[in-house]
Order: sequence, then structure tokens, then C-alpha cells
Amino acid sequence: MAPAQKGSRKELAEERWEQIRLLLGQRRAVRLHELCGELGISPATARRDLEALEQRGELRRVHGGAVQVHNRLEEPLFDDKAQLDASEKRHIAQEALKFVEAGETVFLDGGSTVLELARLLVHRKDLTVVTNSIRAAQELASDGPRLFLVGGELRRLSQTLVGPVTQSTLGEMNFDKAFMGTLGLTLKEGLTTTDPDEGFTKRLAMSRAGTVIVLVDSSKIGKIGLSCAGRLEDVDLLITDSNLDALFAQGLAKKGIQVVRAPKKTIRKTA
Amino acid sequence: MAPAQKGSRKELAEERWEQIRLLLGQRRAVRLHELCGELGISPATARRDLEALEQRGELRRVHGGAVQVHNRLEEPLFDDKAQLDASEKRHIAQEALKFVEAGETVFLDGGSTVLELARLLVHRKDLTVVTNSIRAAQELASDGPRLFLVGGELRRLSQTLVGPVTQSTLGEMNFDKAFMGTLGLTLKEGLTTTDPDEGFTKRLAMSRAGTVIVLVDSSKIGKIGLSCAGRLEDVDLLITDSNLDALFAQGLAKKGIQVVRAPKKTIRKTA
DNA sequence: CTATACTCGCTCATATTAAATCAAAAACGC
DNA sequence: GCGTTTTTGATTTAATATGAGCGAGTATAG
Repeated sequence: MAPAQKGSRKELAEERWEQIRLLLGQRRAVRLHELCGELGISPATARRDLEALEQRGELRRVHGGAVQVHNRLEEPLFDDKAQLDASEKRHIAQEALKFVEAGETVFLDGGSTVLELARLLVHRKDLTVVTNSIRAAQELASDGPRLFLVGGELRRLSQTLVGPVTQSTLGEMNFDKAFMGTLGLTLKEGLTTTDPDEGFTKRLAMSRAGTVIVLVDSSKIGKIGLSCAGRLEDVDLLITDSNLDALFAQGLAKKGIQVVRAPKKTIRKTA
Repeated sequence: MAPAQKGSRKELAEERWEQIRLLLGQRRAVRLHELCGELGISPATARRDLEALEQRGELRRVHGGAVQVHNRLEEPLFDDKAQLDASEKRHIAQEALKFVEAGETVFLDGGSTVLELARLLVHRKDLTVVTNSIRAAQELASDGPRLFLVGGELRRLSQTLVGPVTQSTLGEMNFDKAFMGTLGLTLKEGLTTTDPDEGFTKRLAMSRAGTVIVLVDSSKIGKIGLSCAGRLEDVDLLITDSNLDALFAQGLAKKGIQVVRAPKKTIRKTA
């Protein structure tokens, strides 16, 4: 769907707000002047819109515009500092989507890249989704696939349910495919994360899946976390971006892991 | 049935409503003027139609037209039709808060009143909270008590995790207190709800609690839902508002259930 | 630290929309 | 047929949204 052109005639306030939400989802901040230009409205109206959305807690106003309020939940979502552009993750997720077949039961792990995949499943009512990610569940909370949450303890940093308690739910489930994220990935150590409970649950989820698909952007490759979150031998497919190191790709091939590279991201300047 | 042409002869109101529903399904918002043009009706009639549909919860009116009610996962999709003033529920929750003691492990059920209680626990890091309510979990997602979620299938209408799968998590847990909501409450049938799976999980949660505390506003009393969600014999304490019927209170007393009435709501101006 | 440019919140004028009232037309019952 | 009720459309009046202008406040450069 084409975004509204500038200068289009009157829109409902709600429609403008939806566009603002959309813009905030892409970049994580919008300038007031950008809104005026792209929505064809006056600064006064733009201010009033931001004010309304701020009061609903959907964003935070700052001098010159507004920023995502999700930062409260999204910022600590990453143990890794190297925040890649969201569009990169989205491209990885779009590749992953091609492996989701009609009627399947899939597991969605935590992490921002898998979260992007969850967003792409909002209208796939033919699926059954199991997840331990609160954030993924939120995306699918109002509509979409049949949705199961794993029981467990909330790990606030990643907003996932982890630990021994997850065994009672995961232990009695089977998935066609499991889409996993990770904080670190090396040829020797495999998938790693920072929390032992999280590692435990990840390994458990992978063990219940027919096909294990790992979604990982290249910034994670070479990093090692405290806790093992799965061996490379258990991974069937790895989806990453186009910056994949050739040597590493070779190593993966040697272990029989199929690799998919998402097409290069479009070049964008930071604001 | 001939599709209504613009300016064709009179249509029944229901037919117009169906067309409005259709339009809202295609775009996610309709302008009042669009309706006048496409249905060939006057602004007054269009307004009346939107008003009727809004009252049925099928859309939300905004300045200039109407938008899908399903816009976001914002407002309660709760099957809690009789939406009392939130402040009433808050007062019930404040009474309930007095029964939460330091270091305890408590279960929080779904429903808007219990959700208010969850909001009051945001800074109680001394507690352990178990819940099957996504909404409650969201409130405590970024900070607060040690938090466990029950595993289960998402029931979208109530935003709770229910069904057989919840047994694997709940069956191995024990709570000091369980704070339960309900959609219906009578002396004979006890607690009732609209969904059998939800009822199953409610009964299960109550069975694992040392003390069962039911939070219910007076609008629910006398209503009966399809499925049993717990017997009155299993309830230790009931917290409700000041509109409690005297006869009902007497019946509760006879069953040995302690009753707390939240003080009448204070008159407040909108903030 | 000061100067400059930008942004903010405010008020007001204006245009659009909503609500209320009333009259006409249609549907209904007898 | 006639009177009643319901629905619709027109008109008036009130409420709301929008955009421009103004002084005060805030960042950034020098």
C-alpha cells in the first residue's frame, strides 16, 4: 500500500496518527518538520498530533520532534550494543517468512530479528505459533495465528520466558519449525547467550522442533556469550544478512548448515 | 439482491450498516462525507448509523467519520461488556492491595479489575507474581516483582492464557493468595465465565492457592456465564464496591465468605 | 558567554464537523 | 381510509480541528 502522498486532501486525525506510528516504526525518531512535509500539515497540527500520541503513551516528545517510547522496553531488549538498523533485521525476517508454510506449527524465540518475523505473521490465521517472547505475543495478541505462550519466568532484559518452568510446557509440545535468535554465534561454541536460564529454554525449544532455523544478523557472528544456547549440529538453516564473512560461511557449509543471505539493505543516511 | 446504487431507492438501515461494515473492512477509516456520497444518504442519517454501530462496539466514531475499533491492541477487547468506571475498579484493587503481604507469592487472574491490582504492584519487588493474563504481564514487564507467566493458549477476547496446557505450569506451583476476577457471580452457580477453557484454568489456579480472593464489581453479581469458573465454597474473601446488594451479602455471609466493600468512589475531575 | 536560529506553547480567526431541533415522508396498525 | 409511529432530511446552533502569528524558551555556533 502506497503511503499517502504529500499534499493529499483532508485526512482523518486517526489516519495521520497511524502514519506517524508507521514513521516511528521505521526510523526511531521523527522531526516535526518531516511530519509537516510528508503529511502535508501545519506545524501546529503536527504538534497537536504528537501531543495526543504522547498522552496515550505511544511516543515521547523531544525538542524538534518525537521518539519511540518503546525504548523503555525495546532498548534493554538487546544485550548487544551494536544495534543494527531495523530494516536489516526486517529483510532477514522476510527471508524467514518464505519458510513458513501453511498450517504449520512454529516456535518463535525472543530477540529483535525474530520479533520482526512475528510482525509478518499477524494475518496468518492458518498457523499455530508457540513462543516464549512476550514481545512476539504482543504483536500477535489482537489478531493472527492460534497462539500459545510458554510458561516460565520473565527475564526482563530480553522480555522472554525462561528457566526450568518452561520445561513443563515445552516438554509436551512439538513444532514443525523453530525460529531462533541468538546473541552470539561461533563455529566452535555454536549459539550462545548471556543467561543460563535463557540458554536452557532455547536448547529445549530447539529439541522439540523438526527444523531449526536461526535468524542472526552479522553483528552477532564471532561473539560468545556466557551460556550455551544450542549446538550448531542442531541447526538446519541459518538466515543472515549479506555481510556474512566468507570464511564463516565456509565453516557452516562444512557442518551441513544451509545458509540464506537476505539481500543488501537499501542505503540510507542517518538523520 | 441488487447491490445498492448510489441514489437508488430506499434501503433498510441494516443494509446500509452492512455496507458501512464493508467499507471499514477495506479501508480502516471512513469519512462521513464518503458515506453520504457512496450510500446516497444525508449527513444526519450517516451520523445516526455511525452512532448505532458505535453503540454496538463495531466501530469508533472520531471527528469527521469513524475508524475500525480493532485499530490497535489498545482498548480492552475484554468481554467485559458492563464497563464500569475505571476508578471504581481501582478502588476495589486498592482494597485488595491491603491483603498483599511482603514476600508473598500471588496469582493474578485476568479481567480489568485484577489488572488494576497489577498496576499497583509495579514497585513491589519483594513479591513473586504468577499470572495467566497478558495484560497484567505487560504492566509488570519492565519492572516490579519476580514474574512468572503460565503457559497456555491465548484467548484473545480476555487476553488470558487458558486451556489444558496451563495445567502443566499451574500444576506444579503453589500460591499464598490468588486474586481472581469473574464475569458472573451468583450464590448458586458461584463464579462463571463465558469460555470453558478459561473456566478450567481459573478453577485450577484457585486450587493451588492458600487463600482465594475474588475481585468483582457489583455489575457482575447475578450474572451467569456458560462455564463454571469456581465454587463459592472455594472462595475465602470477596472484594467488591459499595453497591453490593444486602440480600446477596447475607447469602455470602452464610457461606462463610468474608466480604470487603471498597468505599464509594470520590468525585474526580478529569486530569 | 553571547548571538542567532530554531522550536515551543499560546491565542485567535476561520472552516469544518457534531449535536439538537423540527418538519416532511414513509411505514405501520387498525 | 386515517392516525400513529418511525425514519429521514433540512436547519440552526454549539463544538472541534486547523493554520497563522506572536512572544518566550531552548539548542547550536562562534
